Amino acid sequence: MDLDPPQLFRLLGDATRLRCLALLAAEGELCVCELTFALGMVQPKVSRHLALLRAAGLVRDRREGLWVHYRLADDLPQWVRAALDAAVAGITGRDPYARDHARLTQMPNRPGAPCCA
Amino acid sequence: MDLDPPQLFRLLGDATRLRCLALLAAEGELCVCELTFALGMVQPKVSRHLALLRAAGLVRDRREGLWVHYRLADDLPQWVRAALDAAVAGITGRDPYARDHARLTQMPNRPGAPCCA
DNA sequence: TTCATATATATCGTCAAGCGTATATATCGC
DNA sequence: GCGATATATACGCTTGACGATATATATGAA
Repeated sequence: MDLDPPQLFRLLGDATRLRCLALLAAEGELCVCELTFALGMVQPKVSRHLALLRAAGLVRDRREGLWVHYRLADDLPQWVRAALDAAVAGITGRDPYARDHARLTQMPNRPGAPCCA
Repeated sequence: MDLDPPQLFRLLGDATRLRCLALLAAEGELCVCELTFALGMVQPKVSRHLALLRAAGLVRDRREGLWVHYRLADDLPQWVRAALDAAVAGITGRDPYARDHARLTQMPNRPGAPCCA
């Protein structure tokens, strides 16, 4: 999937997708339920946006049992990576993006986290 | 006009606007008729997109007689400038963006250009 | 004032994108 | 197999963005 510039920026032009990307950029890898909890959205909505990001090659997924973990693709073209970094830079500190990170840390029973902490 | 990230990327998510921005980034300042010629589009279409870019603070305009010259804003936030640069980087060399520059150089009677060259 | 040129806006039709909801699929434990 | 959980997709609806065309505004020359 080699994405052309307008397509990439259309993908970045949605707050839900930006919030997902910002969380993934900060946390490395997250499953759908973590993103759903952090964003405070219904699961199908999150899944649909993740599917768009995956179709464009911006993120990759990895299934582990019931959970599907998403992460930013690590083989992005330079200019795509630069655009992503700019987006994250523009986002950090603002609401609702800042609140997402806070909510994530308060999530109970995170799949990747140690179950006996 | 302080623009939030999704709004900026929605603006960058249109090929016409990207082509305008790329030309402005390369040429510094262009009037509407030059952009219209380079893009091979009808003038109202170009004007409308320029109006959107201006409303968002991405470009500034300067009237000089009949002509209105547009240029990239020089007081953009860092992350906006970074996103713009990434967009231009992703664009350069590709079609139709490459052809735009070529067409511009072939335009007769350019307002800013010397009339007796 | 009248005309010509450059630019801006208004109107209308169309189409794609996003949302909410329902449902389908996948995996695991029993 | 059956049920439970996690995730994905399908369907119908609505809204906003873009395009094409027509028209309005602005400036300068005669």
